[in-house]
Amino acid sequence: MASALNEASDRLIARPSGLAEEVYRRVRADIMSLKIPPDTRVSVDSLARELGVSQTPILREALSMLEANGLVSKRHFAGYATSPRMDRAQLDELFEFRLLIEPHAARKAAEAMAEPDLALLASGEAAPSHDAFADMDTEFHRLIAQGAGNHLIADSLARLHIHVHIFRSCFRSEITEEAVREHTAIIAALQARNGAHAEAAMRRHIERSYGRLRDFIKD
Amino acid sequence: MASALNEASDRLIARPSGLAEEVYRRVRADIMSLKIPPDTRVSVDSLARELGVSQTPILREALSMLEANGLVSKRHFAGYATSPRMDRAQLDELFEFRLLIEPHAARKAAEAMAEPDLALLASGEAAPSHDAFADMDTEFHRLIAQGAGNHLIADSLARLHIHVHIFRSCFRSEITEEAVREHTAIIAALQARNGAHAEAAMRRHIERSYGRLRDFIKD
DNA sequence: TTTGGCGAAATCCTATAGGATATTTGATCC
DNA sequence: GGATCAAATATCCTATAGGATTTCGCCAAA
Repeated sequence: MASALNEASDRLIARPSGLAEEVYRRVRADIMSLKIPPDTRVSVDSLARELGVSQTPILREALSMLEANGLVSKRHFAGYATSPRMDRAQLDELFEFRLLIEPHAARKAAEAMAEPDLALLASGEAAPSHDAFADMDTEFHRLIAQGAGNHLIADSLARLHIHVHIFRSCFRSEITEEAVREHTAIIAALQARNGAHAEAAMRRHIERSYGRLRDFIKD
Repeated sequence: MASALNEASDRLIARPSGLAEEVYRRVRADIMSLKIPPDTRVSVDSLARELGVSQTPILREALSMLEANGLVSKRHFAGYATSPRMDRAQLDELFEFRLLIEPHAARKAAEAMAEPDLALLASGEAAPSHDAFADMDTEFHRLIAQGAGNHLIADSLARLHIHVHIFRSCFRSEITEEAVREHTAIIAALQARNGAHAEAAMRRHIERSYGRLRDFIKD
C-alpha cells in the first residue's frame, strides 16, 4: 500500500519497484479471491517455493505489509495466518466507520470531483458476474473516495473495502440489483453536483448494504 | 502497530514478541522525538550497527511497518527516508479527517466509556513541560478513541496522532493553556455522560487546535 | 561560474546456511 | 477410552556473503 501521507503522482516511470511489491500484490490477490481462505496458516516456505523466490526479505516484507493492512496476523515463532472472517462485532465496527467517512466523501466528491472521473464512474456500471460486481463495487467506492480529494480518506476506505470484499466473497452474496440501483442514485446526485443528495444517497446505500450483509451472520 | 481488525486482549503473557517489534518501537520513538528529523535518510546499516542487530529481517520488517504507518517512505535501491514535514495541504486533510472521526468518538465515549478509563482520563491532566504535554495530549485522545469501543476508530486516530505529534514537535508549540481548558471541557461532558456536549466540545477543540497549528505554516 | 560526465563509495537487494522455537503426532499410562 | 508426556517435524528467526543500483564528489569544458 502507498504510505498514508505521501502521495506520489501517477505519472512515474515504471520502476522495477522491487519484488516485495510484486509478492505483496500477488498474495493480497490470493487472499481477496479466497484462494487462501480466512483463518488459514500461511507458510513462508511454501510461498517461497511456489513463487520461486527466496524468503528474505521478500516474503517477510510482503507479509509485514499485509499485516499492517490487517489481512494477516503474526504470532511469534508460529508463523503468519490470514485473519479470521469478520464476526458480527467487527462488521458493526466496520460499517460504523464507513458511515462516518463515506457520506462525507460523497458530499465532497459531488462538489469537487473531476469531470473525467465522474464519466468513468458512470460508464462502469455493468455487473454480469459476481466477481465483476465485487470489483466494480470496490472501484465505485474507490473513485468516490478519491474524488473527495483527501488521501487519508481514500487510503482508509481502500483498506476497509478489502475486508468488505472478502466478507462478501465468503458468502457469494448475489444481491446486486438493489445495490446497482443505489449506485445509480448516487451517481445521479454526483452528476447533478448535489452534495446533500449524494451524502444522503451514500448513507442510505451503506445502511442497506449493512443490512444485506448482516443477514449472513448468525454468531 | 496492531492489525486493523484483530484485537488481542491486553491480558497476555509477555511474549518475547520478536526483535522486529522492539526495533519498530525504538525507531518510531526516535522519529517522534525528532531525533531523526523529517525528510532525512535512514540507513539500514547505521541502524543495524547502532542497535547491535542484524539487517535481515529486523530492520526491513520494522521499516516496512513504519512505511505502512506513513512515517517513512521507501525508494527502490535508494533506501528509506523519513517523511517530510506536513505541508498545508496535508495538515488540512488530516484535520478534515479528525473532524469526521473524533467528535463522533467523543459522543460514543460519553455514552459507553468505562468508569475506570474516565477516572484515568481526569487524573492525567497535568502538563508541566512541552514533551509532557505532547504525550498527555496523545494519551488523552487515545483514551477517548478507545472509549468509543471501535478498534478501527482507535487505530486510525492513533496513526494520525503520530503525525500531529511530529508536526507539533517541529515547532515546539507552547500553547498549552488553551488546549488544557478545552480538554477540561471535554472531560466534564464525558463525566456528565452528555454525548451531545462531548461531541461539540471535541469539535471545538479540534477546530481551535487546527487554528493554532495552521499559523506555523507559511508555504 | 555553471554544466556535464565519470568514477568511487555507500547503500540496498537477494540468496543461502545454521540456530531456536512452537506445533503436531505418536506412544504410554491411568 | 481419555489424558499426559516426549520426540519429531515444520516453521520461523538471525547472520553472513555476493550482486546490482543509486548517490555523491571530482574534474574538465563551455
